[in-house]
Amino acid sequence: MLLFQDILDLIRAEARKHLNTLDERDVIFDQTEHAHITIRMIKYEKTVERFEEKLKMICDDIENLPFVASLNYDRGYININVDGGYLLRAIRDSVETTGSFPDSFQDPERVSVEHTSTNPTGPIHMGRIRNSVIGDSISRLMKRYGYRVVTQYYVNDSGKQMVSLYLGYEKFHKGEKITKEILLDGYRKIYDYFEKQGTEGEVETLMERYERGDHKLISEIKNIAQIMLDDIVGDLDLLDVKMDEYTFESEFIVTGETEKVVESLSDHIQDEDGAKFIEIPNVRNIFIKRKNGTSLYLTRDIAYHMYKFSQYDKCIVVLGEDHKEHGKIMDYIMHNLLGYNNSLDFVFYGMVNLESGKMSTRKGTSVTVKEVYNKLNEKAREEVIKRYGQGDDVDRVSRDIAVSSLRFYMLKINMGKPITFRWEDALDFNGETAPFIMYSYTRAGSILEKVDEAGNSNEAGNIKVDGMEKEETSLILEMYKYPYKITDAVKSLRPDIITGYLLELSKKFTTFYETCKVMGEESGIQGRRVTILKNYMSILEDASYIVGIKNVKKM
RNA sequence: GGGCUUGUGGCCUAGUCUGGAUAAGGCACCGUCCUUCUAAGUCGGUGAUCGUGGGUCCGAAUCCCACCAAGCCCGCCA
Repeated sequence: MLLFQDILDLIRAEARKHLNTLDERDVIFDQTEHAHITIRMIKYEKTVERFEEKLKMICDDIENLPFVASLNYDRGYININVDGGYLLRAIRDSVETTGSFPDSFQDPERVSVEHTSTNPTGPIHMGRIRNSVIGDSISRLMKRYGYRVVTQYYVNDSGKQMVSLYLGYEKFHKGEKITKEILLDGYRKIYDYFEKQGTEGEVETLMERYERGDHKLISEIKNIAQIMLDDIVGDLDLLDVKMDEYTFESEFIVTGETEKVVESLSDHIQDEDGAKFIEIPNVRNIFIKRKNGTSLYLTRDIAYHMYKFSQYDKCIVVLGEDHKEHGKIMDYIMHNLLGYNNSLDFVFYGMVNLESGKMSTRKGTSVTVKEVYNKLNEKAREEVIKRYGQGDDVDRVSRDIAVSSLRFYMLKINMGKPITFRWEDALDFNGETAPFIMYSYTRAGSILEKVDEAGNSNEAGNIKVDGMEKEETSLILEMYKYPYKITDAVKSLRPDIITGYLLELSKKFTTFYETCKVMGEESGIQGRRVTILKNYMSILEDASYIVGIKNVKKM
């Protein structure tokens, strides 16, 4: 439920009074420079009877709407320009009375956002962090929309990879103090060892022990997973990614939930040499139990989803595109075989590759989050010092720039597309980057500070709406679009819509900044522009927070 | 081989779902603007047969078909 006045809808309503067949999609914010809002009439020109007559009535009615400044009809388009003063007041009133624009959307559904869930077999690298950034931004987006959101990390502490990690330690570092470096070394060695042996038999034996409920083994492996996880959580923390809940996969084995999955699916289960599988149409036979009785990743993940469905109305899972089929299978099992009707959405993202190929912890070809974060921090620090010298908040500001840049880099490209990680791009602070957005905020704040110093801060109440520059109106309209963008982003689970919006918004601001002076202008104009600045900052902060961009006073 | 996804100036991207007015930005390159609110900025310029070929339509980057190229998936791995 949107608590703001939807001007597109108001225009649609007027137009439909005379043309009830009008498609709502023909009333849009204009992408070209013809007008602010446009109604595409081309398709009705020839098909609608007495078109000219109706067109005139539509135009007359729309022109009378309070927020419409001017209107003309040109080659099949009704071009509408809005009254910036009217919209500015609407935005201001919302922000002043409720603190934000729009104040709230309010959807009481309980939502779970599962993301990251990376195997604790090494430090988090730039490929995996895309998952975290997307997931965290989606959770913030959903919260902003009014959902009750919980973020979840599903910790895989019981699969083959974890058992291998454990075995690597046992075989090559037994007795040594367990650190992530030691574990990582053992992990790499164990895979070489498997290759030489030509068998992973030792892992299989351990896994059987594990599934039979060998408590000592389970807790030792969980301990190892926890050590690796602590490191990952530390990196997530650097990027302001906070998880509400960690669920360990082993819990489902220990509590017998995994076994219950098999029971729940018993009507659909088929047997092959003692192994159990189910048929998924258009996919293939999917095994949920091995011949030796042990469970599979999917089995445990079903148990996890049954748990999530018992707690949440809506579950969102962020996964790499290589898991697309897994998502399809999970969806089919939960809804078609187990009969749940909770909503389940998978968000898939393209891989982050290096120019030289894939990132792999095991092969040592990954770029870790820490490396990138540290370099960004360092560069940001240089830039800040270059401008302001060594000050008290250099640390904080450089950190904010680093976090913002890294998160923005991960979100600026459409999530479905792969990213080729390049240092030069990641470390760029010019053009379409987080610093550009942040910079617009500091410039706005800087003007307000000057206004304050001059003792004119009360001017905001005094707004002269006549003679507004087109750059002002254009910025105000962009600000006004914020609720539409949030709604779009929520409906399509696309936080990148917000980063795109932030870029558009700050570009509009920059143009305004270059064209319209605030200091030294006559009272009514200064008041109007101060109002624009205040609300611009408010909306920019609001949207920035969703995607994890920080706003600073000086940079 | 089957399935899914992607292909837009030298490079990176937006737009594709829901077809419409001269395809929108950034990087790089060339040139411009700091005695006016932060030059991480501005303004101007060079540069695109929107992978190829058909089709539907008054109209296609967008929809349909075929082909080409790249990526991912097709385990009793996770």
